[in-house]
Amino acid sequence: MAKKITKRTEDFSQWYQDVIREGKLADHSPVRGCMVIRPNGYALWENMQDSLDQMFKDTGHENAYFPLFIPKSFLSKEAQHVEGFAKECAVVTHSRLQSTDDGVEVDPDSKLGEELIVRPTSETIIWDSYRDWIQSYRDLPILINQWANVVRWEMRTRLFLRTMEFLWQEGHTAHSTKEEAVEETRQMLEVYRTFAEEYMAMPVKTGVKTESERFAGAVDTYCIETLLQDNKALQAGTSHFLGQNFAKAFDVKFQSAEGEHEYVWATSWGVSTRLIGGLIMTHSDDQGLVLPPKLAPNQVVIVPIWKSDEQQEQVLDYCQEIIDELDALNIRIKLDDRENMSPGWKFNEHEAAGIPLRLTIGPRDIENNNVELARRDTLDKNIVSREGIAQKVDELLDTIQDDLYESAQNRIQENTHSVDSYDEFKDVIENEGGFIYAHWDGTAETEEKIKDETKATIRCIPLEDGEEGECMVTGEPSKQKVLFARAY
RNA sequence: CGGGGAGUAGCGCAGUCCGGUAGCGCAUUCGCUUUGGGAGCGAAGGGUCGCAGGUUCAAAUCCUGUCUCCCCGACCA
Repeated sequence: MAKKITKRTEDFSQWYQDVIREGKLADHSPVRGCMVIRPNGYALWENMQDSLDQMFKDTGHENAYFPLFIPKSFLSKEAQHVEGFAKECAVVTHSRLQSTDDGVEVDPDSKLGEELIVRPTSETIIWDSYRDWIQSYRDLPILINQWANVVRWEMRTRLFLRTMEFLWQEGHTAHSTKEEAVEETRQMLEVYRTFAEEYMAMPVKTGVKTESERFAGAVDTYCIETLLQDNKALQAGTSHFLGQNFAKAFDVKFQSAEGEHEYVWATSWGVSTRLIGGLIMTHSDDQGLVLPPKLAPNQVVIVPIWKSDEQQEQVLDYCQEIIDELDALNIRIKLDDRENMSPGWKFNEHEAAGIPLRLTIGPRDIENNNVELARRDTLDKNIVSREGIAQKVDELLDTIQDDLYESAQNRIQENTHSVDSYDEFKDVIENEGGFIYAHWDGTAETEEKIKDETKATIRCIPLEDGEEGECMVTGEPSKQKVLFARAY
């Protein structure tokens, strides 16, 4: 039978789409740029949500929900912010349809008095509420997160990486001091780093964005950036220090202990279903999806093998005992006892779905009191004794999680370069790609020139101090090397 | 939004140039045989050819418009 997944070396972009299709993660929708997230993809997202949500709560945040629609006037209050989003907003202008001979049309009489914007992000509608909630320093901080969908009218889309509607979480906090808000911004950046590395097994670089890459309305935008298998960078999460910009725009003041009226300090931070795209392009291979055990909807699949009815009963009993033992350790397990498919077919299907570990159990194994373990990440198969199988599986899942991180880490390290001249920079970006550290003079002009000439952008300025030097383009002084890459 | 490619059964495709009864592989359903890396034989079901107009005795095929997808740009999480 023909291979259904294009090889990465042949056509990376086609491979990505094939992996999503074969892994049953998502379909295209009839609406341009939107996607249907299928049960496999949504279960993955739910696991990501659960882990993140717990981390948010552990750092003192609460969930709330604000409306999908934002009055148009709200978006014009913060100049930088509106400029950033104006070109990609969906606008609701009417409230009714009416029947016609061949369908329906918009009822012109239902034109809205004030048009509504489908949220591209919720800063404005949330800060409108915060104004009412905040009077005194005793009302602060406010630490709120919401899980929501947002819409940005993108020109060019890709499943998970950039869709017009996407799912995300957005945290919005209000503080009485600048220091506390900055600390919050950095804390959430660390939460994202921890989540990416420990749950997704996806190593990231952290840093602060340059002015041109900064979130509209932010004072500072911090980010986590990862490097994918095609050596392109992906911004995987952002955390913004918003200063007093939104407090001023929405007139949100509090009375301090000293009795002074001061503007509130703000942050916002978010990660989206884009993370799933990053996850796919970090670990998956030519057989399909590879998922880290901590997030995989199913961590283990059992494929039973039998010939006679008698064997079938025997094998399924043997499987059930093992399932009970794995259940006791809270391992997410699925038994694939479908009778109309051959074992080989199932192997391929579960590999394409990215299930981290497969147990194959047939008469031969029962005879010898064994189980066959097959790792999805390495495709290694091993026969192990049935005794203590749950412990072995549990440990092996941990090992797979660690190995995925390590192999991604090695790949990223091998593709992270440091250069001193622009010629060298151009050579690396053109022939190898990957992350490149280089000196930059700090001006938007130089950044733009580099982007025009090489398609590489500054992904972030590292937080830790680096060695001083000279800009690779202009020779002007540079405080430290910054991280460049071609990016999605 | 500009340039290029594509849309025919659930998936992958042929047929389109040159108009004339809509096909192939896989998948699906039923039966039997099978089952340790995408099983075999037999039978069956499934398509307003993306959508809307037009030309024609006749349109998957020609013309116009439109929607969606992919690639390359500009823009962006």
